Amino acid sequence: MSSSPGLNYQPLYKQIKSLILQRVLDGTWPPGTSLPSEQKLGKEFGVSQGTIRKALDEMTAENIFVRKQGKGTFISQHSATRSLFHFFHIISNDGKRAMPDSKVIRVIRTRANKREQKKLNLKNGDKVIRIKRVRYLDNKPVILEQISLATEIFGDLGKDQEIRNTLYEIYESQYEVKVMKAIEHLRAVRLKKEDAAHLGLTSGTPVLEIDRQAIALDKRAVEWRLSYVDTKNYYYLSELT
Amino acid sequence: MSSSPGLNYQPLYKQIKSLILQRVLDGTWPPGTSLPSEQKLGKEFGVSQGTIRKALDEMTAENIFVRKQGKGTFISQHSATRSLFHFFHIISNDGKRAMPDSKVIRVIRTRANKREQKKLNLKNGDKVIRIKRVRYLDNKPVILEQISLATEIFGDLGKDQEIRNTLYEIYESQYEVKVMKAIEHLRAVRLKKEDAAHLGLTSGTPVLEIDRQAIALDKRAVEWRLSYVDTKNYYYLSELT
DNA sequence: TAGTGGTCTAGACCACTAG
DNA sequence: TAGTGGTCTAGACCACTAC
Repeated sequence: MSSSPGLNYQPLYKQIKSLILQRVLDGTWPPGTSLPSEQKLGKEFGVSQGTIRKALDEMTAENIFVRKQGKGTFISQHSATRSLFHFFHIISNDGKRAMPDSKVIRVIRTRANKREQKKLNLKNGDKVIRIKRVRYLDNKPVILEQISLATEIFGDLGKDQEIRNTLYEIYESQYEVKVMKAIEHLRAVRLKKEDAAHLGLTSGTPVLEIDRQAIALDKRAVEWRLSYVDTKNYYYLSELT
Repeated sequence: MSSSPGLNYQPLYKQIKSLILQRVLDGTWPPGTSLPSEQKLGKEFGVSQGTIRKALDEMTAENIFVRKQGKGTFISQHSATRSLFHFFHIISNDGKRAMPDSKVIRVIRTRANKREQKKLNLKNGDKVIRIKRVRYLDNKPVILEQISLATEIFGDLGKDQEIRNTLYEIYESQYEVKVMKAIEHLRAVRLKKEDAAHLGLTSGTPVLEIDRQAIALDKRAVEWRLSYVDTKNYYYLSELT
Protein backbone atom coordinates (compact mmCIF):
# COMPACT_ATOMS: atom_id res chain seq x y z
CA MET A 1 0.00 0.00 0.00
CA SER A 2 2.51 2.61 -1.11
CA SER A 3 4.22 4.07 -4.12
CA SER A 4 7.50 5.91 -4.20
CA PRO A 5 6.93 9.65 -4.20
CA GLY A 6 7.75 11.78 -7.18
CA LEU A 7 6.39 10.86 -10.55
CA ASN A 8 3.47 8.61 -9.71
CA TYR A 9 2.67 9.90 -6.28
CA GLN A 10 -0.89 9.20 -5.27
CA PRO A 11 -2.07 9.89 -1.73
CA LEU A 12 -2.93 6.82 0.30
CA TYR A 13 -6.60 7.67 0.46
CA LYS A 14 -6.77 7.89 -3.34
CA GLN A 15 -5.26 4.43 -3.62
CA ILE A 16 -7.81 3.18 -1.08
CA LYS A 17 -10.55 4.80 -3.12
CA SER A 18 -9.69 2.85 -6.24
CA LEU A 19 -9.38 -0.40 -4.30
CA ILE A 20 -12.81 0.16 -2.81
CA LEU A 21 -14.24 1.22 -6.19
CA GLN A 22 -13.02 -2.06 -7.66
CA ARG A 23 -15.03 -3.98 -5.10
CA VAL A 24 -18.12 -1.95 -5.90
CA LEU A 25 -17.66 -2.61 -9.61
CA ASP A 26 -16.97 -6.34 -9.28
CA GLY A 27 -20.09 -6.79 -7.17
CA THR A 28 -18.45 -7.72 -3.87
CA TRP A 29 -21.03 -5.50 -2.22
CA PRO A 30 -24.29 -5.42 -4.17
CA PRO A 31 -26.38 -2.23 -4.12
CA GLY A 32 -28.14 -1.69 -0.82
CA THR A 33 -25.74 -3.75 1.27
CA SER A 34 -23.49 -2.18 3.84
CA LEU A 35 -19.71 -1.99 3.86
CA PRO A 36 -17.55 -3.19 6.72
CA SER A 37 -17.01 -0.51 9.36
CA GLU A 38 -14.25 2.05 9.03
CA GLN A 39 -12.25 0.25 11.70
CA LYS A 40 -12.42 -3.09 9.90
CA LEU A 41 -11.54 -1.59 6.53
CA GLY A 42 -8.63 0.21 8.15
CA LYS A 43 -7.30 -3.02 9.61
CA GLU A 44 -7.77 -4.84 6.32
CA PHE A 45 -5.97 -2.25 4.20
CA GLY A 46 -3.39 -1.49 6.86
CA VAL A 47 -4.21 2.19 7.16
CA SER A 48 -5.74 4.31 9.87
CA GLN A 49 -9.46 4.80 10.29
CA GLY A 50 -9.05 8.47 9.37
CA THR A 51 -7.68 7.57 5.97
CA ILE A 52 -10.57 5.20 5.28
CA ARG A 53 -12.92 7.96 6.32
CA LYS A 54 -11.40 10.38 3.85
CA ALA A 55 -11.80 7.86 1.03
CA LEU A 56 -15.40 7.03 1.97
CA ASP A 57 -16.30 10.69 2.43
CA GLU A 58 -15.18 11.51 -1.08
CA MET A 59 -17.00 8.55 -2.56
CA THR A 60 -20.11 9.57 -0.65
CA ALA A 61 -19.85 13.02 -2.20
CA GLU A 62 -19.72 11.23 -5.58
CA ASN A 63 -23.01 9.51 -4.77
CA ILE A 64 -21.46 6.06 -4.66
CA PHE A 65 -22.28 5.51 -1.00
CA VAL A 66 -24.79 6.74 1.52
CA ARG A 67 -23.62 7.02 5.12
CA LYS A 68 -25.92 6.86 8.10
CA GLN A 69 -24.71 7.70 11.56
CA GLY A 70 -25.16 4.78 13.90
CA LYS A 71 -25.97 2.37 11.08
CA GLY A 72 -23.22 2.13 8.54
CA THR A 73 -22.06 2.92 5.00
CA PHE A 74 -24.30 1.62 2.21
CA ILE A 75 -23.91 1.18 -1.53
CA SER A 76 -26.28 3.73 -3.01
CA GLN A 77 -29.29 2.51 -4.91
CA HIS A 78 -31.39 4.09 -7.59
CA SER A 79 -34.64 4.39 -5.76
CA ALA A 80 -37.48 5.73 -7.87
CA THR A 81 -37.34 9.02 -6.01
CA ARG A 82 -33.60 9.42 -6.35
CA SER A 83 -33.78 8.66 -10.08
CA LEU A 84 -36.40 11.31 -10.48
CA PHE A 85 -34.90 14.00 -8.32
CA HIS A 86 -31.49 13.52 -9.77
CA PHE A 87 -32.10 12.84 -13.43
CA PHE A 88 -35.51 14.28 -14.16
CA HIS A 89 -35.50 18.04 -14.43
CA ILE A 90 -38.87 18.82 -15.95
CA ILE A 91 -40.87 20.96 -13.57
CA SER A 92 -44.40 22.24 -13.71
CA ASN A 93 -44.88 26.00 -14.18
CA ASP A 94 -46.24 26.23 -10.67
CA GLY A 95 -42.91 24.86 -9.38
CA LYS A 96 -44.19 21.40 -8.50
CA ARG A 97 -42.40 18.25 -9.52
CA ALA A 98 -44.92 16.01 -11.21
CA MET A 99 -44.41 12.24 -11.21
CA PRO A 100 -44.15 11.13 -14.81
CA ASP A 101 -46.09 8.21 -16.15
CA SER A 102 -44.93 6.35 -19.26
CA LYS A 103 -46.49 4.61 -22.22
CA VAL A 104 -44.26 2.61 -24.52
CA ILE A 105 -45.07 3.01 -28.21
CA ARG A 106 -42.69 0.42 -29.57
CA VAL A 107 -39.51 -1.52 -28.88
CA ILE A 108 -37.32 -2.67 -31.76
CA ARG A 109 -33.98 -4.43 -32.00
CA THR A 110 -31.80 -3.42 -34.92
CA ARG A 111 -28.34 -2.39 -36.05
CA ALA A 112 -27.10 0.83 -34.51
CA ASN A 113 -27.21 3.78 -36.86
CA LYS A 114 -24.29 6.20 -37.14
CA ARG A 115 -25.57 8.47 -34.41
CA GLU A 116 -26.15 5.61 -31.99
CA GLN A 117 -22.71 4.22 -32.76
CA LYS A 118 -21.18 7.54 -31.85
CA LYS A 119 -23.25 8.14 -28.73
CA LEU A 120 -22.80 4.63 -27.34
CA ASN A 121 -19.27 3.95 -28.60
CA LEU A 122 -20.39 1.06 -30.77
CA LYS A 123 -18.82 -0.46 -33.85
CA ASN A 124 -20.42 -0.77 -37.24
CA GLY A 125 -22.80 -3.72 -37.10
CA ASP A 126 -23.36 -3.67 -33.32
CA LYS A 127 -26.98 -3.98 -32.33
CA VAL A 128 -29.21 -1.81 -30.20
CA ILE A 129 -32.55 -1.88 -28.46
CA ARG A 130 -34.56 1.17 -29.49
CA ILE A 131 -37.47 2.17 -27.29
CA LYS A 132 -39.97 4.88 -28.12
CA ARG A 133 -42.28 6.11 -25.42
CA VAL A 134 -44.43 9.02 -24.33
CA ARG A 135 -44.26 10.38 -20.82
CA TYR A 136 -47.29 11.91 -19.19
CA LEU A 137 -47.36 14.61 -16.57
CA ASP A 138 -50.64 15.34 -14.83
CA ASN A 139 -52.20 12.87 -17.27
CA LYS A 140 -51.23 14.85 -20.34
CA PRO A 141 -48.59 13.82 -22.89
CA VAL A 142 -45.58 16.11 -22.43
CA ILE A 143 -42.43 14.23 -23.42
CA LEU A 144 -41.74 12.04 -26.42
CA GLU A 145 -38.54 10.08 -26.15
CA GLN A 146 -36.44 7.57 -27.97
CA ILE A 147 -34.01 5.50 -25.92
CA SER A 148 -31.15 3.50 -27.43
CA LEU A 149 -29.27 0.81 -25.53
CA ALA A 150 -26.48 -1.53 -26.59
CA THR A 151 -27.85 -5.08 -26.93
CA GLU A 152 -24.49 -6.28 -25.69
CA ILE A 153 -25.22 -4.87 -22.26
CA PHE A 154 -29.00 -4.97 -22.02
CA GLY A 155 -29.63 -8.17 -24.02
CA ASP A 156 -33.17 -9.11 -23.09
CA LEU A 157 -34.50 -5.80 -21.85
CA GLY A 158 -38.02 -5.17 -23.10
CA LYS A 159 -38.59 -8.74 -24.20
CA ASP A 160 -41.68 -10.09 -22.49
CA GLN A 161 -41.17 -7.53 -19.80
CA GLU A 162 -42.96 -4.41 -18.92
CA ILE A 163 -40.77 -1.35 -19.28
CA ARG A 164 -41.39 0.53 -16.14
CA ASN A 165 -41.13 4.17 -15.55
CA THR A 166 -37.76 4.34 -13.91
CA LEU A 167 -35.39 2.57 -16.26
CA TYR A 168 -32.31 3.38 -14.20
CA GLU A 169 -33.57 1.14 -11.42
CA ILE A 170 -33.89 -1.73 -13.89
CA TYR A 171 -30.42 -1.11 -15.29
CA GLU A 172 -29.06 -1.37 -11.78
CA SER A 173 -31.04 -4.26 -10.37
CA GLN A 174 -31.09 -6.45 -13.46
CA TYR A 175 -28.00 -5.50 -15.46
CA GLU A 176 -25.57 -4.28 -12.81
CA VAL A 177 -25.29 -0.95 -14.57
CA LYS A 178 -25.09 1.99 -12.21
CA VAL A 179 -25.85 5.29 -13.95
CA MET A 180 -23.88 7.96 -12.14
CA LYS A 181 -23.92 10.88 -14.51
CA ALA A 182 -25.77 12.29 -17.48
CA ILE A 183 -24.65 14.76 -20.10
CA GLU A 184 -27.49 16.65 -21.73
CA HIS A 185 -27.45 18.86 -24.82
CA LEU A 186 -30.48 21.11 -25.08
CA ARG A 187 -31.86 23.01 -28.02
CA ALA A 188 -35.12 24.44 -29.30
CA VAL A 189 -36.41 22.74 -32.46
CA ARG A 190 -39.58 22.47 -34.49
CA LEU A 191 -41.70 19.44 -33.68
CA LYS A 192 -41.57 16.98 -36.57
CA LYS A 193 -44.69 16.02 -38.41
CA GLU A 194 -44.53 12.34 -37.43
CA ASP A 195 -44.06 13.24 -33.75
CA ALA A 196 -46.80 15.82 -33.47
CA ALA A 197 -49.71 13.47 -32.82
CA HIS A 198 -47.98 11.79 -29.88
CA LEU A 199 -47.84 15.07 -28.00
CA GLY A 200 -51.18 16.39 -29.20
CA LEU A 201 -49.49 19.36 -30.83
CA THR A 202 -49.33 20.70 -34.36
CA SER A 203 -46.26 20.05 -36.44
CA GLY A 204 -43.73 22.87 -36.27
CA THR A 205 -44.45 23.82 -32.65
CA PRO A 206 -41.25 24.75 -30.79
CA VAL A 207 -40.22 21.95 -28.44
CA LEU A 208 -37.22 21.45 -26.21
CA GLU A 209 -34.89 18.76 -27.54
CA ILE A 210 -32.84 16.98 -24.88
CA ASP A 211 -30.03 14.78 -26.13
CA ARG A 212 -28.82 12.76 -23.14
CA GLN A 213 -25.90 10.40 -22.76
CA ALA A 214 -26.02 8.43 -19.51
CA ILE A 215 -22.63 7.48 -18.07
CA ALA A 216 -22.16 4.50 -15.78
CA LEU A 217 -19.90 4.17 -12.75
CA ASP A 218 -17.24 2.54 -14.94
CA LYS A 219 -17.37 5.56 -17.31
CA ARG A 220 -19.10 3.73 -20.16
CA ALA A 221 -21.83 5.58 -22.07
CA VAL A 222 -24.65 3.10 -21.55
CA GLU A 223 -27.73 4.91 -22.77
CA TRP A 224 -28.57 7.49 -25.37
CA ARG A 225 -31.87 9.28 -25.08
CA LEU A 226 -33.41 11.84 -27.38
CA SER A 227 -36.42 13.63 -25.90
CA TYR A 228 -38.82 16.26 -27.12
CA VAL A 229 -40.57 18.25 -24.43
CA ASP A 230 -43.63 20.43 -24.74
CA THR A 231 -42.59 23.37 -22.58
CA LYS A 232 -45.83 25.30 -22.55
CA ASN A 233 -46.75 24.23 -19.03
CA TYR A 234 -43.39 22.85 -17.91
CA TYR A 235 -39.79 23.99 -17.86
CA TYR A 236 -36.35 22.43 -17.60
CA LEU A 237 -34.59 23.30 -14.36
CA SER A 238 -30.83 23.82 -14.35
CA GLU A 239 -28.98 24.91 -11.24
CA LEU A 240 -25.45 26.25 -11.59
CA THR A 241 -23.51 26.28 -8.36
CA MET B 1 -17.02 28.55 21.19
CA SER B 2 -19.55 25.96 22.29
CA SER B 3 -23.25 25.31 22.63
CA SER B 4 -24.90 22.85 24.94
CA PRO B 5 -25.70 19.63 23.10
CA GLY B 6 -29.25 18.61 22.45
CA LEU B 7 -31.65 20.96 20.79
CA ASN B 8 -29.38 23.44 19.09
CA TYR B 9 -26.33 21.27 18.66
CA GLN B 10 -24.07 22.52 15.90
CA PRO B 11 -20.65 20.97 15.36
CA LEU B 12 -17.74 23.25 16.10
CA TYR B 13 -16.63 23.41 12.49
CA LYS B 14 -20.10 24.59 11.42
CA GLN B 15 -19.93 27.39 13.97
CA ILE B 16 -16.48 28.29 12.65
CA LYS B 17 -17.88 28.29 9.12
CA SER B 18 -20.49 30.90 9.89
CA LEU B 19 -17.99 33.05 11.75
CA ILE B 20 -15.68 32.93 8.76
CA LEU B 21 -18.56 33.53 6.33
CA GLN B 22 -19.43 36.68 8.28
CA ARG B 23 -15.96 38.04 7.69
CA VAL B 24 -16.23 37.32 3.99
CA LEU B 25 -19.58 39.08 3.81
CA ASP B 26 -18.52 42.13 5.82
CA GLY B 27 -15.48 42.62 3.61
CA THR B 28 -12.78 41.87 6.16
CA TRP B 29 -11.03 39.96 3.40
CA PRO B 30 -11.76 41.46 -0.03
CA PRO B 31 -11.86 39.13 -3.04
CA GLY B 32 -8.43 37.94 -4.09
CA THR B 33 -6.77 38.42 -0.73
CA SER B 34 -5.57 35.52 1.33
CA LEU B 35 -6.82 34.34 4.70
CA PRO B 36 -4.59 33.87 7.74
CA SER B 37 -3.05 30.40 7.86
CA GLU B 38 -4.92 27.47 9.39
CA GLN B 39 -2.66 27.63 12.44
CA LYS B 40 -3.37 31.30 13.05
CA LEU B 41 -7.11 30.90 12.57
CA GLY B 42 -7.05 27.94 14.94
CA LYS B 43 -5.28 30.00 17.62
CA GLU B 44 -7.65 32.90 17.10
CA PHE B 45 -10.83 30.85 17.37
CA GLY B 46 -9.43 28.56 20.03
CA VAL B 47 -9.85 25.35 18.07
CA SER B 48 -7.44 22.91 16.51
CA GLN B 49 -5.99 23.31 13.05
CA GLY B 50 -7.95 20.23 11.91
CA THR B 51 -11.25 21.86 12.75
CA ILE B 52 -10.31 24.99 10.82
CA ARG B 53 -9.34 22.75 7.93
CA LYS B 54 -12.71 21.05 7.90
CA ALA B 55 -14.49 24.41 7.80
CA LEU B 56 -12.26 25.77 5.03
CA ASP B 57 -12.52 22.55 3.02
CA GLU B 58 -16.29 22.75 2.98
CA MET B 59 -16.28 26.41 2.06
CA THR B 60 -13.80 25.66 -0.72
CA ALA B 61 -16.20 23.02 -2.05
CA GLU B 62 -18.84 25.77 -2.06
CA ASN B 63 -16.59 27.92 -4.26
CA ILE B 64 -16.11 30.57 -1.60
CA PHE B 65 -12.37 29.98 -1.35
CA VAL B 66 -9.59 28.65 -3.51
CA ARG B 67 -6.78 26.84 -1.74
CA LYS B 68 -3.27 26.57 -3.11
CA GLN B 69 -0.73 24.28 -1.56
CA GLY B 70 2.32 26.19 -0.44
CA LYS B 71 0.63 29.56 -0.94
CA GLY B 72 -2.51 29.94 1.09
CA THR B 73 -6.29 30.17 1.09
CA PHE B 74 -7.77 32.89 -1.09
CA ILE B 75 -11.18 34.49 -1.42
CA SER B 76 -12.41 33.34 -4.80
CA GLN B 77 -12.83 35.89 -7.54
CA HIS B 78 -14.93 35.96 -10.65
CA SER B 79 -12.25 35.91 -13.26
CA ALA B 80 -13.55 36.19 -16.80
CA THR B 81 -12.77 32.54 -17.42
CA ARG B 82 -14.44 31.31 -14.25
CA SER B 83 -17.54 33.36 -15.01
CA LEU B 84 -17.72 31.82 -18.42
CA PHE B 85 -16.94 28.25 -17.52
CA HIS B 86 -19.25 28.29 -14.60
CA PHE B 87 -22.18 30.35 -15.73
CA PHE B 88 -22.08 30.20 -19.50
CA HIS B 89 -23.30 26.91 -20.88
CA ILE B 90 -23.75 27.62 -24.57
CA ILE B 91 -21.47 25.37 -26.58
CA SER B 92 -20.75 25.20 -30.28
CA ASN B 93 -22.00 22.10 -32.14
CA ASP B 94 -18.42 20.98 -32.62
CA GLY B 95 -18.02 20.91 -28.83
CA LYS B 96 -15.90 24.04 -28.54
CA ARG B 97 -16.60 26.78 -26.06
CA ALA B 98 -16.71 30.05 -27.94
CA MET B 99 -15.91 33.31 -26.15
CA PRO B 100 -18.97 35.53 -26.37
CA ASP B 101 -18.79 39.11 -27.39
CA SER B 102 -21.51 41.58 -26.41
CA LYS B 103 -23.22 44.60 -27.87
CA VAL B 104 -25.53 46.62 -25.66
CA ILE B 105 -28.70 47.77 -27.39
CA ARG B 106 -30.05 49.95 -24.63
CA VAL B 107 -30.01 50.62 -20.91
CA ILE B 108 -33.04 52.09 -19.19
CA ARG B 109 -33.94 52.87 -15.61
CA THR B 110 -37.56 52.44 -14.66
CA ARG B 111 -40.02 51.01 -12.17
CA ALA B 112 -39.85 47.25 -11.81
CA ASN B 113 -42.70 45.46 -13.51
CA LYS B 114 -44.55 42.61 -11.80
CA ARG B 115 -42.23 39.94 -13.10
CA GLU B 116 -39.11 41.83 -12.06
CA GLN B 117 -40.60 42.43 -8.63
CA LYS B 118 -41.14 38.74 -8.23
CA LYS B 119 -37.78 37.63 -9.58
CA LEU B 120 -35.76 40.17 -7.60
CA ASN B 121 -37.91 40.29 -4.45
CA LEU B 122 -38.76 43.94 -4.94
CA LYS B 123 -41.68 45.98 -3.70
CA ASN B 124 -44.13 47.89 -5.81
CA GLY B 125 -42.47 51.11 -6.92
CA ASP B 126 -38.88 49.88 -6.55
CA LYS B 127 -36.68 50.77 -9.48
CA VAL B 128 -34.56 48.65 -11.78
CA ILE B 129 -31.85 48.99 -14.39
CA ARG B 130 -32.90 47.13 -17.52
CA ILE B 131 -30.20 46.21 -20.01
CA LYS B 132 -30.83 44.73 -23.42
CA ARG B 133 -27.92 43.27 -25.33
CA VAL B 134 -26.98 40.85 -28.07
CA ARG B 135 -24.18 38.34 -27.57
CA TYR B 136 -22.10 37.18 -30.49
CA LEU B 137 -20.38 33.85 -30.90
CA ASP B 138 -17.90 33.45 -33.73
CA ASN B 139 -18.96 36.93 -34.84
CA LYS B 140 -22.58 35.99 -35.36
CA PRO B 141 -25.51 37.11 -33.19
CA VAL B 142 -26.68 34.11 -31.17
CA ILE B 143 -28.15 35.32 -27.89
CA LEU B 144 -30.52 38.17 -27.18
CA GLU B 145 -30.85 39.00 -23.52
CA GLN B 146 -32.55 41.34 -21.13
CA ILE B 147 -30.98 41.84 -17.74
CA SER B 148 -32.78 43.41 -14.79
CA LEU B 149 -30.99 44.67 -11.70
CA ALA B 150 -32.27 46.42 -8.59
CA THR B 151 -31.20 50.07 -8.64
CA GLU B 152 -30.90 49.86 -4.88
CA ILE B 153 -27.90 47.55 -5.27
CA PHE B 154 -26.39 48.56 -8.60
CA GLY B 155 -27.20 52.29 -8.49
CA ASP B 156 -24.93 53.75 -11.14
CA LEU B 157 -24.22 50.69 -13.26
CA GLY B 158 -24.34 51.48 -16.94
CA LYS B 159 -24.24 55.24 -16.41
CA ASP B 160 -21.32 56.65 -18.38
CA GLN B 161 -19.71 53.29 -18.18
CA GLU B 162 -19.10 50.65 -20.71
CA ILE B 163 -20.94 47.45 -19.90
CA ARG B 164 -18.35 44.83 -20.38
CA ASN B 165 -18.84 41.26 -21.30
CA THR B 166 -18.55 39.64 -17.93
CA LEU B 167 -21.00 41.43 -15.72
CA TYR B 168 -20.38 39.16 -12.73
CA GLU B 169 -16.86 40.52 -12.43
CA ILE B 170 -18.23 44.04 -12.28
CA TYR B 171 -20.84 43.07 -9.68
CA GLU B 172 -18.03 41.70 -7.55
CA SER B 173 -15.36 44.33 -7.98
CA GLN B 174 -17.58 47.41 -7.97
CA TYR B 175 -20.66 46.45 -5.98
CA GLU B 176 -19.39 43.77 -3.58
CA VAL B 177 -21.95 41.34 -4.93
CA LYS B 178 -20.63 37.82 -5.23
CA VAL B 179 -22.81 35.67 -7.49
CA MET B 180 -22.51 32.12 -6.22
CA LYS B 181 -25.41 30.34 -7.85
CA ALA B 182 -27.82 30.62 -10.73
CA ILE B 183 -31.23 29.03 -11.18
CA GLU B 184 -32.22 28.65 -14.81
CA HIS B 185 -35.61 27.75 -16.27
CA LEU B 186 -35.41 26.61 -19.88
CA ARG B 187 -38.10 26.32 -22.50
CA ALA B 188 -38.56 26.33 -26.24
CA VAL B 189 -40.53 29.29 -27.54
CA ARG B 190 -41.24 31.09 -30.80
CA LEU B 191 -39.01 34.08 -31.45
CA LYS B 192 -41.05 37.28 -31.15
CA LYS B 193 -41.41 39.60 -34.07
CA GLU B 194 -39.64 42.52 -32.38
CA ASP B 195 -36.69 40.29 -31.43
CA ALA B 196 -36.18 38.57 -34.77
CA ALA B 197 -34.02 41.23 -36.40
CA HIS B 198 -31.50 41.25 -33.56
CA LEU B 199 -30.70 37.60 -34.18
CA GLY B 200 -31.01 37.70 -37.93
CA LEU B 201 -33.83 35.16 -37.83
CA THR B 202 -37.40 35.17 -38.97
CA SER B 203 -40.16 35.70 -36.46
CA GLY B 204 -41.56 32.42 -35.13
CA THR B 205 -38.29 30.49 -35.27
CA PRO B 206 -37.92 28.17 -32.26
CA VAL B 207 -35.41 29.59 -29.78
CA LEU B 208 -34.27 28.46 -26.37
CA GLU B 209 -35.55 30.72 -23.62
CA ILE B 210 -33.38 30.87 -20.51
CA ASP B 211 -34.87 32.54 -17.47
CA ARG B 212 -32.06 32.97 -14.97
CA GLN B 213 -32.06 34.20 -11.40
CA ALA B 214 -28.59 34.86 -10.05
CA ILE B 215 -28.17 34.34 -6.32
CA ALA B 216 -25.47 36.07 -4.28
CA LEU B 217 -23.41 34.69 -1.42
CA ASP B 218 -25.84 36.23 1.06
CA LYS B 219 -28.74 34.39 -0.68
CA ARG B 220 -30.27 37.48 -2.26
CA ALA B 221 -31.57 37.22 -5.84
CA VAL B 222 -29.51 40.02 -7.39
CA GLU B 223 -30.05 39.63 -11.12
CA TRP B 224 -32.80 38.44 -13.40
CA ARG B 225 -31.89 37.60 -16.95
CA LEU B 226 -34.13 36.50 -19.79
CA SER B 227 -32.25 35.17 -22.80
CA TYR B 228 -33.23 33.86 -26.20
CA VAL B 229 -30.72 31.58 -27.86
CA ASP B 230 -30.54 30.53 -31.48
CA THR B 231 -29.69 26.85 -31.08
CA LYS B 232 -29.07 25.95 -34.67
CA ASN B 233 -25.30 25.90 -34.32
CA TYR B 234 -25.05 25.87 -30.53
CA TYR B 235 -26.52 23.89 -27.65
CA TYR B 236 -27.01 24.30 -23.94
CA LEU B 237 -24.90 21.91 -21.89
CA SER B 238 -26.27 20.46 -18.67
CA GLU B 239 -24.39 17.89 -16.66
CA LEU B 240 -26.23 15.90 -14.00
CA THR B 241 -23.93 14.24 -11.51
C1' DT C 1 15.02 28.02 4.40
C1' DA C 2 10.54 29.22 6.21
C1' DG C 3 5.75 29.06 5.62
C1' DT C 4 1.70 27.24 3.52
C1' DG C 5 -1.72 23.67 2.60
C1' DG C 6 -2.08 18.24 2.10
C1' DT C 7 -1.75 13.71 4.13
C1' DC C 8 -1.68 10.40 7.80
C1' DT C 9 -1.87 8.67 12.35
C1' DA C 10 -3.67 7.54 17.12
C1' DG C 11 -6.77 8.28 20.33
C1' DA C 12 -10.75 10.44 22.74
C1' DC C 13 -15.38 11.48 23.03
C1' DC C 14 -20.18 12.40 20.99
C1' DA C 15 -24.60 11.25 18.48
C1' DC C 16 -27.37 7.91 16.60
C1' DT C 17 -29.27 3.11 15.92
C1' DA C 18 -30.62 -1.30 17.24
C1' DG C 19 -31.14 -5.33 20.06
C1' DT D 1 -25.27 -1.93 25.87
C1' DA D 2 -22.48 -2.46 21.80
C1' DG D 3 -21.46 -0.85 17.37
C1' DT D 4 -21.63 2.57 13.85
C1' DG D 5 -20.42 7.02 11.78
C1' DG D 6 -19.33 12.17 13.26
C1' DT D 7 -16.39 15.42 15.60
C1' DC D 8 -12.21 17.11 17.62
C1' DT D 9 -7.51 17.12 19.03
C1' DA D 10 -2.34 16.96 18.81
C1' DG D 11 1.37 15.96 16.41
C1' DA D 12 4.26 14.20 12.56
C1' DC D 13 5.74 14.38 8.06
C1' DC D 14 5.18 15.55 2.93
C1' DA D 15 4.64 18.63 -1.23
C1' DC D 16 4.66 23.01 -3.01
C1' DT D 17 5.87 28.02 -3.18
C1' DA D 18 8.64 31.93 -2.54
C1' DC D 19 12.54 34.23 -1.05
